[in-house]
Amino acid sequence: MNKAEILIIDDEMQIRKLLEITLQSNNYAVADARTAKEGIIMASNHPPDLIILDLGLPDKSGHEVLKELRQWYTNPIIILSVINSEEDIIHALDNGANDYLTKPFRTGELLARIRSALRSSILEDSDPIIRFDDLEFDLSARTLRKNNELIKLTATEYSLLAIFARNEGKVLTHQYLLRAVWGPGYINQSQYLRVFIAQIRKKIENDPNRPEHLITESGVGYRFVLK
Amino acid sequence: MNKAEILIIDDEMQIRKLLEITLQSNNYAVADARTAKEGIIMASNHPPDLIILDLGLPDKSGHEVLKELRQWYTNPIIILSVINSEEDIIHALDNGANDYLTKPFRTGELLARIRSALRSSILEDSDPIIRFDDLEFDLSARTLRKNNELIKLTATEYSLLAIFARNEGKVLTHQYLLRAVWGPGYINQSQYLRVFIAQIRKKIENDPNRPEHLITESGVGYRFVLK
DNA sequence: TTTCTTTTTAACTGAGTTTTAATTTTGTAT
DNA sequence: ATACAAAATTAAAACTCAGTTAAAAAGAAA
Repeated sequence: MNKAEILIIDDEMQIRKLLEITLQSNNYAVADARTAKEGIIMASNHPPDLIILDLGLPDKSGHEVLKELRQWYTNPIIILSVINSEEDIIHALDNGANDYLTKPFRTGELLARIRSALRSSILEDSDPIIRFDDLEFDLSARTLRKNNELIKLTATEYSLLAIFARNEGKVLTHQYLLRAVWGPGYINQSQYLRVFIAQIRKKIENDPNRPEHLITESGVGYRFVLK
Repeated sequence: MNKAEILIIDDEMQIRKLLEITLQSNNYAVADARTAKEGIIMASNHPPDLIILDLGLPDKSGHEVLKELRQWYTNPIIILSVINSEEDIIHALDNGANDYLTKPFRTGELLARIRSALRSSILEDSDPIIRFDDLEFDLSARTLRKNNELIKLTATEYSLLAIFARNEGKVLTHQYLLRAVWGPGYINQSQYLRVFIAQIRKKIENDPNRPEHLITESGVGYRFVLK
C-alpha cells in the first residue's frame, strides 16, 4: 500500500511543524492548511485518507468546517482542540468527527489514534491480486478469473493452484506439492497430482493438450508460468 | 433499526449500574459482565454491537481480553480505564480498541463516543444502500428489497446476509461465518449455516434450487454475488 | 398463560469431490 | 528404432459435504 495521506488544518505554525515532522517520520504523506478555507479547498482537490482538524481556526468555526466536510468527505476526521468542554466534544463527535483530542496532546497517543482511525476506514485492505495475461488471481476473494470470467475451482484445485501462483516460474517437485496440499503421508501418490493437474489444465489452459501455464518437468515436477 | 446492543465488562458495580441506566435511557439494550471470563462468554454467545471494556478486571488483564476478543469480534470496543498512561492507551488502541476513555469519564462524552463508534462501524455505513440487479440492501434500515418488495428477514438471517453484502464476491468460510454470527463457540455447527442459507435462498433467489446470488463453495464456504 | 415466531436438532436424500484403477500417450535413454 | 519409465486420460467407486424437511425447543408477543 502507498503512504496514507493526512491533511492538517491548523493555524498554529508550531503545531503544524510538530505534526508534520512526527507524521512524516512515521511514514505518512502530509499536507497542511492554515485556514478553514484553504483546508476545504485542499481536501476537495485531493481528498486525503485522514484529516486532522483544529477547532480554533481564524476564519471560521471548526464545527462549521467539520459539517461542511462531512457533507461529502467520508474518511476519518480527528479533532484537535484546546477546548476541553464536554459540549464541544459531543458536538464535534455528533457532527461526524471520529475522535477528539485536547491540546496539548501526546504525540504517541495521537499516532495510535490515527492508526486506529485508518484501520477502521476501508482503505487498509489492499488485496493481493496476481494478474498476468489472461489469468487473474485474487487470493483474498479466493477467486480465479480467465478473460474476466469466474472459474469454478474445487477446494483441492484451488490450494494446488494457489501454491503455484505464489511460486510462479519455479519448478515445484512432486514431493513438495503432495506434502503441501495433501500432507506428508501422501508424498508417493503422484497419481493424485496427475489427475488434479489435468483438471486444472482443463479449466485454465486454452488448449489443455498443449499447456502454456502449467508445464510438466518430466521426472521432477511442475512449473507454473504466467507470460 | 432495532436497539443497538452494548455489552459492559466491568467489575465495579457502581460503574456498571451508572452505565446501565445511562445507556438504557438512551435507547440501547444493555448486558453486563463482572469478569473477563464472563464477558468473553457473553460476547461469544451473543455478539453485541459494541463492547465497553474496563481494563482493570479482577481475573485477567484487560489487554489480554481485548486481544482475545479481537481474534474474532469486529464491532467497536471502547476501553474504560483509571490508568491515563500513554503506554496503556497506545497499547490498547494498537490492539484493536476503537477508543480509550479514562475514569472518571463524562457520560455525555461517552455517549457521543459510542454514537461515533457505532456510526463508523460497518453496521451503519455512511453509504448503506447496496443495489444490484433485483436486490436492494439498506444496511442502516436493516431492510432488503427484491424487485422493490420488502422482504422480511429474521435477526439471524439479517446478520448473515449483512456479512455477505459487505463482502460481495469473496468466499467466506464456514468458520468465519459461524464465528461472526453465532460466536466462536459455534464454529463446528455447519448445519446452522445450511439451514439458514436455505432460508435466505428461498427469500432472495429467483429459483432457490439454482442459486445465482448465494453460491456454495464446496468444502470451503459460501460466496455472495450480485451481478 | 397461550399463541406465534424463530432457532436449534435431527434424520434423510442427493450432489459434488476425491480417490482408485485401468488404459493410452508421451518422453527419455539405449 | 525400440524399450522402458513417466505422465496423461478416463471413468467408476467411495466418500464427504451440502440441501431438505420437519419436528422439538426456546423466545417473544399478545
